[in-house]
Amino acid sequence: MNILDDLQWRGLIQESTDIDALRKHLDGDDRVTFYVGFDPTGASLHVGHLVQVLTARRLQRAGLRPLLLVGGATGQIGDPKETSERVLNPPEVVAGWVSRIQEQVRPFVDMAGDNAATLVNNLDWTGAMSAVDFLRDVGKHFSVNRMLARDVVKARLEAGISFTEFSYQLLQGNDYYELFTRHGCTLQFGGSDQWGNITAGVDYVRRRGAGPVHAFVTPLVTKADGTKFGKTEGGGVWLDPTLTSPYAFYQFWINAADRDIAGYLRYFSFRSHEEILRLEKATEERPAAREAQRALAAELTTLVHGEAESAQAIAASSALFGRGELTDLAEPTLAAALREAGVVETAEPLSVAALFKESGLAQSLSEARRAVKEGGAYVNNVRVTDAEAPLSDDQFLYGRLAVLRRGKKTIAGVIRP
RNA sequence: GGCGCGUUGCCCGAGUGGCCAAUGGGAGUGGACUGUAAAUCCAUCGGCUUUGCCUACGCAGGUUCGAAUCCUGCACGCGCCA
Repeated sequence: MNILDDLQWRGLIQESTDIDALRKHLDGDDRVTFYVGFDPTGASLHVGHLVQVLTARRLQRAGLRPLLLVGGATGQIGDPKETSERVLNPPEVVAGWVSRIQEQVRPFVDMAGDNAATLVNNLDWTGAMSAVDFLRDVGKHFSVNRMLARDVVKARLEAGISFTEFSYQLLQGNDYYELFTRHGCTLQFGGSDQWGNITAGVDYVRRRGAGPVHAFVTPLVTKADGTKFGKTEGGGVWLDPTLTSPYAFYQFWINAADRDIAGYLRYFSFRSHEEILRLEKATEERPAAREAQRALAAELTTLVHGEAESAQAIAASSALFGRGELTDLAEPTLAAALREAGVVETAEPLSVAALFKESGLAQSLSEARRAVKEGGAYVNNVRVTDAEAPLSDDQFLYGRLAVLRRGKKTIAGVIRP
């Protein structure tokens, strides 16, 4: 089975340019170079980007040569979104995000060998381009009529769109041409929201007399219940461990719905087709065992955060969600689990509400009080009734540890020195 | 440039002088049921030193005992005319 068959089996190809032509191209003798781009719109990528990162990894493992582009130029412009104009980020901020994201994607690919990956930045060829060059060399090949027909642009004609964002597509299109001429890149992929930009690039490369080049897009990861993928209690799920702890990352996958897990396995797992089919069957037959969720959570936490962090996240999860009594856990085990989940360390006799706020379990004191009022706040698995009372000495296990819980599955700890 | 209309809480969207921290839906949060799942039902959903106070209905001023609601100016968007 070749890589294209694998990607199709996994449902990773939603749309593509002529698939037979691409297949022939991949079957040819020459090593194919591909690129995928990430715009630095924040300090870290999130789980939604993981599909792209991992697809790049798959392609490299299949022998293709990856160019990972982090958009130092496009990130300063902003891809138009349907709702409203973006606020421009200062260039030095974007530059900082570029290097962070470059470091973030690097471990997912092999930087050595015959098909070593290369990190590229479109600021390198876009930054120095003059306005005249841009308008003559690039702009001449784009039809405003066609750009206006795009759904995003149509949506924005009502709300308003700046020339800056309108022009975004030209930069991305030009990236493909530059990577073709500089690196011989003949394949681009991205998320399905990039289809318009990507095909514009393919067309542009042809108009410049280069190519032919190919492209495909991966589907948007969805959830069966219609809510947005990659959101969890109070925020996104980031790849950066300082923004989303390995424990929280692991918990995110553990909590995947049964109806979604089969699709996630295909998108995200590097297990064999047989193993994936076996896990799908396990979910069907014994959903309560969550075998597929556990397998995927462990695999991805290891891949993203490493073996050691993954092992700790798993240990913490089984300690905190085990059926036994908290006091059955040895002090070091409990302390480590709480540290994974997030702790507030204090000697102050803070109220339960304050502890919930400090630990991040609640955003404000009001929210913490509300949680108590609604019966959703627990200390050591015992429901709290008084939000203002500080913890008593006997609530500290081993004299120094207390387990805070909000709802069924959000846990934090209190440690006093 | 002129005239008209619009700008409401995370999103959509009611509200035309006091009964408005503001109807309804979605998202979020909690409870019940479960399997750290889904569906369903119920509750909740600005903040705080929480029987009260503060901040909020594009921005800035004004009228009024009292304004999201009226007036003026400004910004932005939409439409028509030039």
